[in-house]
Amino acid sequence: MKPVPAGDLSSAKAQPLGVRSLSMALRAEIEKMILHGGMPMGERLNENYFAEKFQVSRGPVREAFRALVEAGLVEFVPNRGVFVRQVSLDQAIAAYEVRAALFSMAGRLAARRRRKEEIIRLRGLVHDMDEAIEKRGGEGYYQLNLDLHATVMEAARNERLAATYQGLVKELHLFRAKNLDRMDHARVSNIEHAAMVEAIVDGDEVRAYETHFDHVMNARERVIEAYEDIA
Amino acid sequence: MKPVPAGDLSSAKAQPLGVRSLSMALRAEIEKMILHGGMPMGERLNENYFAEKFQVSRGPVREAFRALVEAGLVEFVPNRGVFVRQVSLDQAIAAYEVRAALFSMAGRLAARRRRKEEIIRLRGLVHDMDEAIEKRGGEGYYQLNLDLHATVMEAARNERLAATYQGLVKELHLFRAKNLDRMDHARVSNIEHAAMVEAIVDGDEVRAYETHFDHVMNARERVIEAYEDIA
DNA sequence: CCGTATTTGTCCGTATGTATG
DNA sequence: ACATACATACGGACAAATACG
Repeated sequence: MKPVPAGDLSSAKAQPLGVRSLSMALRAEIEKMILHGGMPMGERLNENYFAEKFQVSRGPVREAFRALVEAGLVEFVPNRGVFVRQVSLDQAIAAYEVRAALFSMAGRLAARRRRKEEIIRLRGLVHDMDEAIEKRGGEGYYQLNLDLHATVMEAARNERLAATYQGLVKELHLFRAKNLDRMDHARVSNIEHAAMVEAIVDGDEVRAYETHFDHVMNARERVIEAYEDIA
Repeated sequence: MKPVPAGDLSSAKAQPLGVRSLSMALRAEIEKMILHGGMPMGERLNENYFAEKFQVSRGPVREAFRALVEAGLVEFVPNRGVFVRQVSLDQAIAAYEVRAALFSMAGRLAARRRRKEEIIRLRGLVHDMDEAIEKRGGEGYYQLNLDLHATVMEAARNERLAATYQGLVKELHLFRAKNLDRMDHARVSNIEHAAMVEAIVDGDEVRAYETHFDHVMNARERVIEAYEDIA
């Protein structure tokens, strides 16, 4: 057996608000390891390994695995164990379409429910992204992009929608094309952002829907193209 | 302790296709009990009860519970147990909006990817629903309605979308307003169906989106109205 | 093809926490 | 407020299945 580096659950346990059971803490920790690239795709997750790593028994580990199965981050094979899920191109395309459905709805609802502070913030983010592209060679663009999407979701004021969207984004992290989603299209992408934000600002639901829909579906197209370049 | 009626896992175990572990069989069985109304809302799910009922130990039961937590069918409170989830009106409204996002996308994709057999089937279903309303007092309408929605989902040819939609529909079964969704609106509802189907038939993506979106959002409105009538 | 090591599947005992009288 | 009953939480042991030499 390979030596097991010690894990740390203290951060999860120290949560003052919302008591978390051991298996929930484990679920969060293992999820982080998977998403932050600790585990290669297709890798089997060994129960004993995690039990030793976090100094717990296998019971809570197995419970954490079940939750991750349901979340779609790992696959389960009876009597074999759980494996980090491999996401094929076809599955990624399908996921992008679901994402388009959710995000375009978020844009539409945001146009209906937006508040002044959010309008200011959205416009500021688009402006900052422009500057990041033009003046800083893309430095900080990635985080600003995440912030923009998060702000649209907030403005939609639908927690269920946000949670579903968030779960899907996590799943898409298992798709290896992150690197391919590069800065090349940042300029055109931010033009789309501007159109999205102005539609929200105007409270134009239909235009908000269309611009947000196109934004995600264009990303979907880029993923496909990137893969065809490889093949 | 109350006497425990014997449960039956044989049907789950007998599945020839797709070997299911004990906890997965339990998950399916408990899910059926919850959705088919066996458990009152808010009821605590006792580990020992299910362990005895299905003649297994508590380990697999706990694992099944974890999966149901992630699926949103039960709530989990540390050191207290899991409870059949209560869905408030606000949560149901939010869920309907997510449903509108998913279903309108299904309509849009169906317009893009439809096949001849599906067109025939969709038109047939609308016709049958008309007959069910006019000639049989609504007899069979409910099932035909489910079939129509399922057929649209099939025509969209996106399994991820269908799975997400299906999970959401299960969750909405926990909302007690099923009875309120009565036959009163069947006529207007089926007019909407006809518009949806014709948009798909024409391959008109935008109109398919709009008609499907409106269909679900109108259902959302009816739910709200039904509740305001009570209050 | 067989035997062995490893891993998963299940069960049960005990400790801890929660509700109740 | 305290004691008691009960349920969950976790650990550990054994059985079964799988992988490997």
